[in-house]
Amino acid sequence: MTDSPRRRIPEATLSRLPLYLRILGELAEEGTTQLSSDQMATLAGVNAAKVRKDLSYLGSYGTRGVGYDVAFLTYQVQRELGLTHEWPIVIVGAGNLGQALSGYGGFTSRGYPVVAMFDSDASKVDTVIGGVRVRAIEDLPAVVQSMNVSIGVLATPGAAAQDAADLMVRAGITSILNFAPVVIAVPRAVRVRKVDLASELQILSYYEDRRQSAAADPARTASA
Amino acid sequence: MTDSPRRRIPEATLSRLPLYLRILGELAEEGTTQLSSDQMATLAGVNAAKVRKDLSYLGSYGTRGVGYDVAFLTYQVQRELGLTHEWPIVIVGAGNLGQALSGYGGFTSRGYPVVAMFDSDASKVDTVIGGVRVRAIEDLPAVVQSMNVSIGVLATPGAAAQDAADLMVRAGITSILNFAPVVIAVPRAVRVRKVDLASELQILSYYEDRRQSAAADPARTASA
DNA sequence: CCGACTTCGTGAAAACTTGCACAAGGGCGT
DNA sequence: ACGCCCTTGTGCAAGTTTTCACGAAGTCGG
Repeated sequence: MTDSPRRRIPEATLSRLPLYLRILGELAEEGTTQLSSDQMATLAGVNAAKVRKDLSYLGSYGTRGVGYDVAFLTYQVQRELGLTHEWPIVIVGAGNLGQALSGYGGFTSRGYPVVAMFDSDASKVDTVIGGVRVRAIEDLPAVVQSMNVSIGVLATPGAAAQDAADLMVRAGITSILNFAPVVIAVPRAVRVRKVDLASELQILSYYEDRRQSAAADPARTASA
Repeated sequence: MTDSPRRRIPEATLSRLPLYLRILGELAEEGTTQLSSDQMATLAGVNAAKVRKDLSYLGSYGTRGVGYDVAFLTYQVQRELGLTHEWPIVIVGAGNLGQALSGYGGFTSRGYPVVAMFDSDASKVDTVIGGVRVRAIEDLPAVVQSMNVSIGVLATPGAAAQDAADLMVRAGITSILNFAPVVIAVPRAVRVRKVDLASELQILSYYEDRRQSAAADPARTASA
């Protein structure tokens, strides 16, 4: 037992760990060294019992009567997320979105340095965006292999996304963060997460629409 | 009963409707007029029963033995999501991310025209990004009211996000799409959705890490 | 017009997630 | 050294989501 126990972490909990991690980082910066599940719950906008249950999947790292040590808990969450080392990433697609992601800085600062960008448009090749030089898409396999990259960000237009994804997979990428507005097909072993900017708006407008029809016709909500 | 019945749609289903909608759009473009729950399931990467159950919340719009009519189903999903009219949006924060979102085009093309951008940095004011002029943050309330905007996109740095959110709420915004890497506090009646680019990577690296330790130490997976 | 075939819609079971409530455990003041 | 107070960790119940399985309903060929 020289290593972590590694029980499987439920998906729902996993999706909240990055949030906890960021809150811990903010607390550390302002010099806080201790926090209770209650405080964390307030900061994260969730229920305190949920915080405790989430954290309990990592192990018993709290102290009863006191709370959690910020630095220690930070380490544990990072370890669980595989953040004990950096994960180099590549961005495929140097259009609007790719440029913004590269210039954004949030990836590099959180342990995901952008080591290369690729585009099929020759006029973009060799331009520098966010400190990263854009390369020809043909160079992808060589870079992935030499830098040992396993995570790729897909930021091409929808029409180019499947080809780009195929290329990434063939190059050896095993996790893809997909910003293109299409569902891409990949081998079972490759993991994909999709970020769809417009769909978030659609969910918001659903609620807006209900709110507005409720306001226009209060009878419905009253009777239902 | 001149109107839709409007049962409440489960959150989980709601989050998939935009995906179905986009698939329907792609099918329509390539001339497909009919599809089965099974085909939709394949295209969306989910289970067919889930597709049917999701769609059943909208009403009984399929035909047994045949499937769903693409155009009709598209209309029904759009209606449910409140997409029968356009929703003008404003973007607060004209940095990297705000610029990319504005230039992205995916918002406008899906019925969410970007009617204005705002930034507190005077040097950015009056520049034009993605066809939209950046305005002083002080103009926000006037624009929100005159254009009847209820949805705002928050794309400021983390440190500025809470102030910006407060301003949006005071101006009359009732739904916020938050790209800033902080949790913002808003009145109960305001709805917030959060998109966190880095946390998606963290979830991917969790799985990458497990994959790599499993490869390094096959005994663990075999015994567990 | 009928029977074979396809696909929907949905009840019921299973799996997962959330929230409550409280016993267990640890720190701190006296 | 003791007891009070606080907060964790967790069993359990409630709620939600997913999946299965099958009856209902429609099409199509002969």
